[in-house]
Amino acid sequence: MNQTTEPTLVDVAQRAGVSIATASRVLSGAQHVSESRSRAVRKAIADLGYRHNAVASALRSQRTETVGLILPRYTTGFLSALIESVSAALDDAGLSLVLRYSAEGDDHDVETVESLLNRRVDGLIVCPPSEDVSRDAIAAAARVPVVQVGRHIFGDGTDSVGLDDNRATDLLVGSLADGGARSFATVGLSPADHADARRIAAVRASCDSRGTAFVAALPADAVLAGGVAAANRLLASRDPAGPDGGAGLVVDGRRVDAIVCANDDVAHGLVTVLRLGDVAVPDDVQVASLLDVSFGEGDDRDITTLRHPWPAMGREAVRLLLDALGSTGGGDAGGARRVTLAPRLLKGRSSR
Amino acid sequence: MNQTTEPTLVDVAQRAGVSIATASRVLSGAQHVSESRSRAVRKAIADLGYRHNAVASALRSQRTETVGLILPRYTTGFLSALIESVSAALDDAGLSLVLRYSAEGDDHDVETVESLLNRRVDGLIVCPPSEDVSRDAIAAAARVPVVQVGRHIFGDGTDSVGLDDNRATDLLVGSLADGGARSFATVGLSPADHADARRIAAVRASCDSRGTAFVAALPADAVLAGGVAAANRLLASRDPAGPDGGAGLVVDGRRVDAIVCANDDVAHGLVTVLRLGDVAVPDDVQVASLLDVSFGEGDDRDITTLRHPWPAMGREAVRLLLDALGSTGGGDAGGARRVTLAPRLLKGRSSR
DNA sequence: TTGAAAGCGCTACCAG
DNA sequence: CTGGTAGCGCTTTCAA
Repeated sequence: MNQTTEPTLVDVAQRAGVSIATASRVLSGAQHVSESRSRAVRKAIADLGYRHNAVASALRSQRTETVGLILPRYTTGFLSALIESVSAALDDAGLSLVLRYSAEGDDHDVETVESLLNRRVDGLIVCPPSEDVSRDAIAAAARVPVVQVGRHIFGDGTDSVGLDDNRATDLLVGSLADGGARSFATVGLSPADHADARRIAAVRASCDSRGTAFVAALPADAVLAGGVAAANRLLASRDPAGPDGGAGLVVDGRRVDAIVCANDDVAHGLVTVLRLGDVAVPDDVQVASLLDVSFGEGDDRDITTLRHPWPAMGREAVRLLLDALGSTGGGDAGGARRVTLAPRLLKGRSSR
Repeated sequence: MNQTTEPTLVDVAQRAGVSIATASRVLSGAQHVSESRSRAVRKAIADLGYRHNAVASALRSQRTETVGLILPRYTTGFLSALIESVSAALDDAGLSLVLRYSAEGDDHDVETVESLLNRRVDGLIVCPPSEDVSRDAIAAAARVPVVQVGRHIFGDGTDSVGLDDNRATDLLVGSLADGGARSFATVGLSPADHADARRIAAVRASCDSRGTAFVAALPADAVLAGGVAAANRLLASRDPAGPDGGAGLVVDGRRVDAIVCANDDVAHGLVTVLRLGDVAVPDDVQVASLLDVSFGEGDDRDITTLRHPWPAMGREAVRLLLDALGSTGGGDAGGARRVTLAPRLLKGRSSR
């Protein structure tokens, strides 16, 4: 086994019969180097099995070609999608991704940033974990361009790419309304939860603006079993003396012909049980979901849903960062840019 | 805005009135440094807002304190779990994680490794994407310790941590048998698929070794709707003249009292519909799943399932790597170690 | 177009 | 316990 040290540019230059400066020029794109020497250098590189040393290069050029990505500690699918898209976009730009999860508590978060800065990352992409953590601390500590990405964006000192949940919700409600829905309910959103309350409000607002009724926010666990349970309750409260002979759903004595679920799991459980209970979906009642959980699946969908654009968000975040890196090379000159993307409506067989 | 360059060790040393060598010693753990000078240095560091330069340090010490992680391009939950656990374990060891996804094709895969080696990572953790890709190429190209982690492990030149699927399957079948099951079927596993065929074989082998019957591998899409469809077919083929008055399930004229599903989604759909069809689960038929998809959920489970230990696998992979880094500092001395972990059986209300 | 040389910031060796 | 100093491997002026 060859235990000698790795070949360096000196070795390459020597072997090619050129100066180390010339060898370096060839590596960095062969500008202003004669074809003959360039060829000689490339041959030497191949012969020696030379490998460029990114560490030495970084020390000298003060650029590590590296970006730090800070994520919250969720083990959910969408994070995978975000990581992968960020990674791909960075790859295209020839940058490496250093990953770090933010620990609990603000202090640790600052520490996380510090350690990335010690590594001399050229930039930072931060996915805000919660509304409690102060992003300002991060922005203050960072001496490099920072881009925030995610559902909640804080402060306005940094570039960011966010999600327009409300617009998407409106899209969903509009689609159901276009399909003939006049009265809505939600299933699986809890008014007690801060984020859920906002979603309920968004649905209600959409209903109001369209002149359709919002009947109720029905509680349920945000999983398949929750949808099943909710469906059973709905089936039990059907009114045989109702206008359509009991085919329709009734809540609090009011007809409901459209149901917005917290996510696909809930919707799946709901739809499955409703159909078994002889409620036709989407004919008697339309069902849709606010949150797609099936990443990368085909377009032949059962449940109408909103697909959150995490891949696009990752790409956008990298684009903003590259932009910042290119223009100033290290500061936050100019105003912060904010990119907002909206989930995409995927129509399935659960709505018209 | 302070546009001067970042303070260096020279600045720190100067300000503390010590040599740069002493300042460096303080940074690296204050060994053999008098308390007074140590304090002075730490004060200078704080005053100046000095940040250790990991790049320069790495160049000089020939250790980047960095590990490369290569992943396949799946956007599934388990990868999140793996990444997070690897990240946490590396964090504890003070190492940074450089993430990279393997591109399509073997050549690109080698390129991926090369770029990580250019970055001078101290070690490599590789999650094999498919059985087609030659891990040997990676092992050959790598001049640093490599650990493989995942479902499929290739070659035996490197340390690895794998998954004992068969043992786990046997555990699951055994649990159902202990609950009184005498005849099994699978739902959602396709004999045409290579990996699925192996799983079916494992179930069958377990049945054989226990003297219980394996009746059939029922096809179904490996999603909720597949389970629903399978359940409807099963309900339709019930035999009212059967031994238990039609309460039991029958396939090809043979009673089935235990069903092993491809995953939780299928099982959920199956159980939900069976119960609505007045088949008692687990009393008339027990149901279990080979693959848990709900990471990090509570223990009050509906479906009995196998939880794959991705977090533990990540930890183990890092442990092996640290070990290799510690002992030789760069080679594959000694035989390759292989750690095998088994999924954990999570009992739910769908089995006895 | 080319080469010589000066460092990037740090660690580690050696002498005191 | 401390300080001087020689590089780690590369990029980048500056002259030629």
